[in-house]
Amino acid sequence: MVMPRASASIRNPEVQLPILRKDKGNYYLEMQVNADSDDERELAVTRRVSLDKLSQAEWNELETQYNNLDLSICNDVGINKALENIKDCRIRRLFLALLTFLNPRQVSIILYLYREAAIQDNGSFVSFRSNDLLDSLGYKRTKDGGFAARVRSQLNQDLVALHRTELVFARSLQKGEQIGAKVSVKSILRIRDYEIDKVPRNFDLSKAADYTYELADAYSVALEFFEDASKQNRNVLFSKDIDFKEKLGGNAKRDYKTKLLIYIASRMKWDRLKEGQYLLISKNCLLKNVDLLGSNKSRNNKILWRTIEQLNEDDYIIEAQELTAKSKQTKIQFQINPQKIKCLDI
DNA sequence: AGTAAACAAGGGCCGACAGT
DNA sequence: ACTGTCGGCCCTTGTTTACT
Repeated sequence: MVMPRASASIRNPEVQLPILRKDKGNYYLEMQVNADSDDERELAVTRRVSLDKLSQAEWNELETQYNNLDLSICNDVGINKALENIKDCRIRRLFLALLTFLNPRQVSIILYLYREAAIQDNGSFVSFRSNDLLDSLGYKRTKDGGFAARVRSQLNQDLVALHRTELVFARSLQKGEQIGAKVSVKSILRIRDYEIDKVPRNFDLSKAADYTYELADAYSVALEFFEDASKQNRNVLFSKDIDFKEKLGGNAKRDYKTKLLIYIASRMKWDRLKEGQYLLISKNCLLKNVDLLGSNKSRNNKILWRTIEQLNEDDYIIEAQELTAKSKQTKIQFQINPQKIKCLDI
């Protein structure tokens, strides 16, 4: 339920640009995703990286770099271009990780880990080998049987981003007569340990993520949003044959299909969708959550339907149709295939 | 005026390769 | 195993043009 919000891109009007914040001696680099006033489902989420290990000098340096940044041009010239003036590799990677948080590759990694959790049956704890994950993501091996350093590096950066980016969000809580709020601070996952094969290199997790192209060979992680299906939880289950391969030669920057799938799953949970019921979502809501925010409306619409069609071909959606009520906003009605995704109703 | 297609430019990612 | 560079490929996107 948190993922669609936490992964909102910089084009989304509810997303604020990253800021540096000092809070009682703690330093944060953070990005706020505001709530949508029209829809109580859409909670506000702050994603942030704690920078508590920074010295005063490093903080000053970061502030200087930040003040020289013009992040508002990200949408015009691309995020990489907007950041290329930052000479310090670490600061550049920090901003990049925050700006592109939960990019398609990272979402694929999460889906892989949750599937592994189901297979390994060890609660929220998952162990995996880096190369297995890279295989599952569909990357090609090099001639000598390994993976390109670039790809390896990317994986460690993604894992560390999922590990050290905290998500802060509030949920209302019934406290007797009053309605209070419960604020959660969670990461998508926490890296508990990692292994290096053969000669123990001098490998440091965050240093590698910030400065080098290194990757550990095996990791153990705890999934912080994991909820045990055997306990009284309302889970949305995906079938195990879910495909999260990077598309060949495709643009890994955008992946409308996975975004739509994740959003539909989150709505199934919010709406407590029972088997046989229709899922009803307004079209504007879909367009926003799939990140179709371009200026050409008809094109956005076309891409949305193309994407729905793809999920239909993959059997996630049995049928979808547009409902246009007079003087009301257009909605799309989905019939979901319970063989592929279903909401456990406990 | 509103919508849909055609055009053109540019971004980001993978893979290959050479070098350390 | 890591670093750095380059080309190719596909996709997105603002803009322009055509259509109803």
